[in-house]
Amino acid sequence: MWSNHIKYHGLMRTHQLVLRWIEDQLSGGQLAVGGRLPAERTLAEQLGVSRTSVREAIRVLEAMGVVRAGVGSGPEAGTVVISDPTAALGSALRLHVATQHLPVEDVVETRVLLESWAAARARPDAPELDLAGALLDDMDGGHTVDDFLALDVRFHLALADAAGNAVVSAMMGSLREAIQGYAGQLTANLPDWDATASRLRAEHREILAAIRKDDGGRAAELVAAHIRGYYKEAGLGPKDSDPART
Amino acid sequence: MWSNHIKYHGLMRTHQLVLRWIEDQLSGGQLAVGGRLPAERTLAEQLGVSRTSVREAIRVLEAMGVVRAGVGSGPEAGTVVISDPTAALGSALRLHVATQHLPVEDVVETRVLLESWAAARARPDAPELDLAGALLDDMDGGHTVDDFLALDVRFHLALADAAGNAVVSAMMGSLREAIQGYAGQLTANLPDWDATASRLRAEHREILAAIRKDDGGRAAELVAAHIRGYYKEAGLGPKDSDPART
DNA sequence: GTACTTGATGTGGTTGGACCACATGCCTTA
DNA sequence: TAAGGCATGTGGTCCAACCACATCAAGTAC
Repeated sequence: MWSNHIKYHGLMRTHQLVLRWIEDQLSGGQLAVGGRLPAERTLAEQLGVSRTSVREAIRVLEAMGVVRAGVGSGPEAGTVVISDPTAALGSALRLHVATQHLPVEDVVETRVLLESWAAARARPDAPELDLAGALLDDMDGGHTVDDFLALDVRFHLALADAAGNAVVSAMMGSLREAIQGYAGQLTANLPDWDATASRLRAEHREILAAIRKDDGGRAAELVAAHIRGYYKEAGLGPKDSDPART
Repeated sequence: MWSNHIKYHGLMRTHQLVLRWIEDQLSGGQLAVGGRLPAERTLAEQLGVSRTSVREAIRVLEAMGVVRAGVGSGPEAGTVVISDPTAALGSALRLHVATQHLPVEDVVETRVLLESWAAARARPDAPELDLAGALLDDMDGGHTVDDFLALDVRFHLALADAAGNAVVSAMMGSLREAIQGYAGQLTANLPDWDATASRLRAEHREILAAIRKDDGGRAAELVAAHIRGYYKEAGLGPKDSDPART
């Protein structure tokens, strides 16, 4: 039996060594979603590193949405492998938006791109559309602004999921998450929230109807107008508008 | 003067408190790209937490491409704010591909979507196209497979940058990074690398020429065919092909 | 005066050990 | 049999020390 102890890792920082070990376990299939990592102390001893380094690696994986750490005992405890790419991408985008190196306009425009594609590609019989329809019905009821926006997020995510591309879905969700704080502030700029909400509901139904009729081209156009219209009404201007090119 | 010490953060883990503090500094403008964080020991004392927690927060930010930690003394040392969203998105995507929760096919298809859009939107006089052209000339010389692929990556990134959307550029780069190990293996499947490389070069020149002639529609088509063709030749099949819908 | 050596200083990198809060499950006890 | 409490194992946090590294300033040799 060979030892897991690895010394002489000159170029790599210790926590990166742990990171690589875990990633290899994932790629090799020894570790899969739902599985549990060895306890921090155990893993530290196995790899011949300190628990601190193991913890730093786990922190990174947690931020990446790859594991979830839970204290205590039992099935809910320990560090278990999950898969939440949206969380990772969302946090990263939000931070870089904070540093002002990712313009909010570009985030919105990318969202238009991805959602338009998803709407065009979604199949009329996709089961996710049933969820979208149910969410739409729910949005008719009297809701607070926050509740309405929460349902709105879920509706758009359901549409994205209907396209059947996990990467696009994840990116969509992360874009939405990255600017959700920003979007929340925008609602304060709206002159008449009730009127806006009513319009949004109508547009939602149009979009869903277009997809159901397998008119992907129209659905894509409606989605693009829907998203751009909202941010424009709330006061977000494109940075170097060139509508003819979009 | 109020104290930075924050006790009683019951619901939040300590490193998340540090994370929030730094993110607030970024959003508020007290910290910007190029700026340096306080030393770990200093920051720990200021926030009233242990150095361990500060380090865990910095690890996360490092993984997110927001800071770079350097030992020693002088301008290169310390923890300095950078902005490399591509690194963060790339690592996250790679890990989730490793867990098999993001199909490689979806990554490729998303790449087609983003690059087609970028090619269609790029302006004929964008300065990034000059770089792309220079890279193309360089690719004519005799290169090893790895060198050729490295230049290929830079060419595609230059095209993406020409569209002027930082989010799309970052996502593009991250998608490429997430599957670059995979793509490297694919080259081994190619029957005749020299022939393939020659074809790729010709396609590159066609794409660039289309953009230069402001024929965005044709550029987008060429890019899509270029990417799909490469992966198809290397043996990657679409998971549920429905070409009429793409 | 110039060039080299050497030490002080400050940075992140790593370690071991200690203690806490928490959740579970077994085991004792009434 | 049912209720309580302790043993166990998990991650969460902190501390004190040491190392490797890079710079800069003081001192020294020429």
